[in-house]
Amino acid sequence: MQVSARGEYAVRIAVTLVAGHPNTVSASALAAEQQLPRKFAEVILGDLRRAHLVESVRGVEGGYRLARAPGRISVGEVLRAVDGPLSEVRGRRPEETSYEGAAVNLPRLWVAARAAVRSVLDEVSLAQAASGDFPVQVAELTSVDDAWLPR
Amino acid sequence: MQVSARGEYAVRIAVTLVAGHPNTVSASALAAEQQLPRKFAEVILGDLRRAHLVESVRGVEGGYRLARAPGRISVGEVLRAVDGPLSEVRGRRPEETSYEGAAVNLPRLWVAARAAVRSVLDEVSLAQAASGDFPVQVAELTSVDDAWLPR
DNA sequence: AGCATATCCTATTAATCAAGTAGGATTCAA
DNA sequence: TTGAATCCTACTTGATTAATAGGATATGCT
Repeated sequence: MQVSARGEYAVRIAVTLVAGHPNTVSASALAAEQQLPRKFAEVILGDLRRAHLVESVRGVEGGYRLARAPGRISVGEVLRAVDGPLSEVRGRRPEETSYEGAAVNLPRLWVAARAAVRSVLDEVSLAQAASGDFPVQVAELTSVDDAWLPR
Repeated sequence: MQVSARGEYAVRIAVTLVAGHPNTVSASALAAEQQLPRKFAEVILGDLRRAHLVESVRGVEGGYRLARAPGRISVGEVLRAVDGPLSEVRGRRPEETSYEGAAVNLPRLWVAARAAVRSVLDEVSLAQAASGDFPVQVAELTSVDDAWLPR
C-alpha cells in the first residue's frame, strides 16, 4: 500500500475540510494549515472536485467544502480520486491478473490483499479520520504493538 | 497496495521454485515457465539471493533453489526483497509520519492499513500461494463476491 | 585440458511518472 | 472596479521502472 505525496496531501486537506464543514475554506488557508505548497494543493483540490468529493465556490469569499457529510465520504474515495485504484499488480487490477503453471492461484491472493486494504480505507470516514474515532475492527489493528514495528 | 512488475515476477518465480524444491532450477527455465525476460529474471533472482530467500549454484547443472522450506517463506518477504517496505506514505513508513491540526490521527490510520496488508501477505507462505490452500482468514476475504469487483 | 552451461557483475537506456512551479485567465462579492 | 479567489494550460526537474548489453567467473562432464 503505497500512498504518494498527492494521496497524503489529499487526505490531509480532506480532514481539514471536515473541521470547517459546511463552510468553504480557501486553498491558501488549507495549504497554510497543513503546510503544503499552495499551487500543488490547488491541483489536488481540482482532482477532488472532478471526483465530486468537494465543491468549489469562485471569487472573493470563495473556497472549497466537502460535497457530502464528513461521515459519508471514505478515506479510500479520497485516495482513489488523486492516485488511481487502491491496489494494482503490475498496472492491472487484481481480478484482471492471470497466470499459468505454479502461479495460477496468485489472482486470489491479490484480491485478498486488496480486500484487506479496503477493509480499512473504505471503512473509515473523513469524520472518523479527523476525530480518531475509528471503527472497532480498524482500531484493533493498531492496538497490537507489533503493528507499529517496521519489518 | 501497488505491486510492481519486479514484485509480481518475484512471486511468480518463487512459487515456481516451490514446485521444483529442493532441486535447483535455472534462470532460463524459470523465465520460460513463467514467460518472463530471462535477464530481468536474473536481476530479480539476485535480489532474492541477497535477501537470503534463495540460494544459487553456479556452473553447469546450476540454478536456484529456495533457502528455506516453502512453508517457511512468506509472500511478504519476497515482495520486500525486491520492492522495499510493503507500505509507505509519501516515502516514509507509517509509524514515522506525523501531522498537525486536523490530521493528527492519520498515523494510526496508516498503521492500520499496513497491518491489514500484512495480515494477508505475511500470513501466506509460498507453499500456500502455490497450492492455493490459503489460511481461513485470507480465504474468507476472497469468498465475498464484492472482493472481486473493481471500485 | 577444453567446452558447454550456468551464475554474476557493471553499465546503459528509453520511457514514464512524480512533484512540483509558472503565469495568467476567469469569476464573483463588496 | 478592485481584490481575492478558483481554474486552466503548460513546463520543468529529478527519480524510478523495466528492462537490455556484454562479458567475467564458476562448475561439471568428457
